[in-house]
Amino acid sequence: MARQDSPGKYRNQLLRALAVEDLARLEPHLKSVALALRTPLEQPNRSVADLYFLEEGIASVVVVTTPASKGEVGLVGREGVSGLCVLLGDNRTPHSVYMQLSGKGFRIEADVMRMALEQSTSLRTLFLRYAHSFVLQLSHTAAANVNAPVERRLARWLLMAHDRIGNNEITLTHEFLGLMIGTRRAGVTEAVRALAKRGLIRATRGNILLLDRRGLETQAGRFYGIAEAEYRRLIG
Amino acid sequence: MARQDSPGKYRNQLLRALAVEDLARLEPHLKSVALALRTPLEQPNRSVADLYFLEEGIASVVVVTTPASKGEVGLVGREGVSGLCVLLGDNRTPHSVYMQLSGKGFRIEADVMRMALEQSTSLRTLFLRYAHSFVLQLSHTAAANVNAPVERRLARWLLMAHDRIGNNEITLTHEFLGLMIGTRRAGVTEAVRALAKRGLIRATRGNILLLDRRGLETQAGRFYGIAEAEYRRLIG
DNA sequence: TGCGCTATGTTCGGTTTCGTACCAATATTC
DNA sequence: GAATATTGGTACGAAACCGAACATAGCGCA
Repeated sequence: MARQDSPGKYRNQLLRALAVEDLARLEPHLKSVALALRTPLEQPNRSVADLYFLEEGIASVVVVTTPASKGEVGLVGREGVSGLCVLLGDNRTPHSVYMQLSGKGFRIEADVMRMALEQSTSLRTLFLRYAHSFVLQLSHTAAANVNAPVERRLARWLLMAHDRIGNNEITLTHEFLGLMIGTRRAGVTEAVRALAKRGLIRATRGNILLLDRRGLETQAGRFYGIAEAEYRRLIG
Repeated sequence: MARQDSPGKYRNQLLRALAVEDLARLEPHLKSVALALRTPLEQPNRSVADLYFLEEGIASVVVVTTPASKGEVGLVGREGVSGLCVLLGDNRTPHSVYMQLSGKGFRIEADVMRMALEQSTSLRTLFLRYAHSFVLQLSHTAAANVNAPVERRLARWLLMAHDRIGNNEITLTHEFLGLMIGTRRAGVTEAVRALAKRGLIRATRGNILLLDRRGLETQAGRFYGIAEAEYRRLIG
């Protein structure tokens, strides 16, 4: 799963996949930033000023229906970039996007990105492919949300998180996992313990350690894998 | 809701929104086609040969996990076009897309569309905006699927269908509605009857008549409306 | 060390939804 | 118009999940 074949200086898969001249276009504008837990990358209905190429950590794309109720619908990690709306030529979105696992990455101004997308066909191609892979992520989340029971959704989420951080350790409370997979905190606790009992993960306070990826994939079933294979075909 | 302000010859909102010179680019290649129930517009993992601008009817975007299990994740009607993957520079998708309500529309070759997207910035802008609105549709479906009970999801689906066909009458069996909103047939029957009892719809065999849009919007809550408002901002 | 905070484990009754089955009503076919 | 197929209505126990509450455990800090 690890893609260490082309060393490069970036861990972000999009930056690594860029053609040399496209990278040269963006590189002068990339600003290294630390991204603490809960840092907002996009706020609902506000103009998106910057995009973030994550190197570590995970950002959640969250649908805010009422100020009280929210639900995660997408993940962004080192496989991608925030600011999907900018890639699609818009400057805002009703979603909220914020760091769910702290990490770091590179910030780039939305305007710079817009200009690059206009000027380079190859760069545009890559980022639109990423947009496509994100669409697949969303659609499989939609399918899983209505067809997969909590335990299966949890397995899927853990696998997706693992792909995006490349680390077996996921530091999150059950409370937040509940937001991610759309269930209440106690439901997460039960599902976590069920997976742990089968030896797929080990759970300690605020922390989940992945022990058996294959087992988790079996658990997640076909809700995990299709979108991921497409990502590899398109970008990886 | 009706956008009859600019008469034009098309009912498809994207064709209507196109700049004159962009429409001129596509128009010679549009072939009028009747689209019968169940006509496939895209098949899983097969190259997409044509895109369809719908004038009437609705197509479902369906995630196929196993040959047995499938679930709808998106709708396309006269507000949009099929072949999202082509708009995003790819030529295939793991999804299945087919007509759920028969209708008609215009077919255009994917290659023609690709060329037009490359050549015209304004045309590309419009279609990427549509892609963005589709992303919002998907994300709100994902949120609704895990947070909204059956009755609410049904109300949402009916509203979305209504927007896309501009006709109060929706011709679908409960069996298929079940596929749409991710529940079993009997569950649909119960939800349909509940909405009918409150005077929001009238149901006859194979047919649902919308009586009270406002009431349905209340029923659907915030799961309906956000994506739709964005569509209007972007395109409508 | 011990206090207090946060996170986890567990339970309970109640609701939703499921799977399934069976019957009734409405088309369709002959 | 009778026979057949399709669709809709309803019921049932079982399972999943909910909201809420409360007890326990890990952790930071005074």
